[in-house]
Amino acid sequence: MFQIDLKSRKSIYEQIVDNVKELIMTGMLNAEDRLPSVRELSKTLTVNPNTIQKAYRELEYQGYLYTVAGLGTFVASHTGLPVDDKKISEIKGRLQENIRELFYLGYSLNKIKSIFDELLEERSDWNDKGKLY
Amino acid sequence: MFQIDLKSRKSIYEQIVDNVKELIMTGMLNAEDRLPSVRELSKTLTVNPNTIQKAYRELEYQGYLYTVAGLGTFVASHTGLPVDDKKISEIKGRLQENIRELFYLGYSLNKIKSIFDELLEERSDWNDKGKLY
DNA sequence: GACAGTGTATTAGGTCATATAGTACACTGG
DNA sequence: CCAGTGTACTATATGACCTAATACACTGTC
Repeated sequence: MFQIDLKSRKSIYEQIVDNVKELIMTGMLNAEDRLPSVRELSKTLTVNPNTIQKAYRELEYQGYLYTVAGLGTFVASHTGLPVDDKKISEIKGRLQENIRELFYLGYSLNKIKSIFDELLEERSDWNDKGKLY
Repeated sequence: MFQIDLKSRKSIYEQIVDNVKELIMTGMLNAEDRLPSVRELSKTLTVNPNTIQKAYRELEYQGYLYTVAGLGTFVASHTGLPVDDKKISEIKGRLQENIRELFYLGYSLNKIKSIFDELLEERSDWNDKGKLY
């Protein structure tokens, strides 16, 4: 599934959260897919079950997962979700920050634009089915 | 100069690092500008001097500041710096992550592009003088 | 009902980063 | 000399994080 880097400055549960998020966003995990059980993933990653649970709880809180008692933890569906304005402006802020940094490093606006286009090109295999915006 | 949010999940010294970085990158602080002394900023922000020192040390390590014993801490010049490939790919990775997230939230590739263009427009007042790329 | 496998909750203990407090030293310019 | 700079060091407290161990409620299957 993924690996944990004990030397990372990120905490373990945070790494799990980010990794699962990425698996969901890249389509490696789809809605209704079942995740490894707390105990199972605990053994796989050699990490305490409580840490796995903490990550799953956080992912559930953020809306990426849902759990059914006695059954397991599953990927939540997000189609038709109302647009999360708070999250959008958060992302915009991060984008702005990255633009600033590139500009500071000596890149022109045009060059930055072409870098971004390049990144988008790599995602041209994704389709826009079901996109609302 | 800026404020510290004690309720933030970011540590204090990390907030200082990020804030100073932003001031430099947005041009509020220019090369050779002198920063508040450790003790002075310590009083202003009501934070321990050691914490300020830790932030300054980190900023110096990252190349944003330099210090002269007995004189103070100053904004470093970065013109003509060799391109930091590691930093560039780091930024690209963050951009990629943001794109993924926007796409996951239901935005089409075209919409994402227009959002990015919009952000770049807000920076059209910046000029490209001295840009190498 | 028994059972194995789920999620969940709780208590306890250890480690580490962070922040504070206080003190001390070397350097610089006036 | 002196005030103001950066820097170094020890000590202490707090909180996040992680681990360990145990227990309970739920689900589906036999």
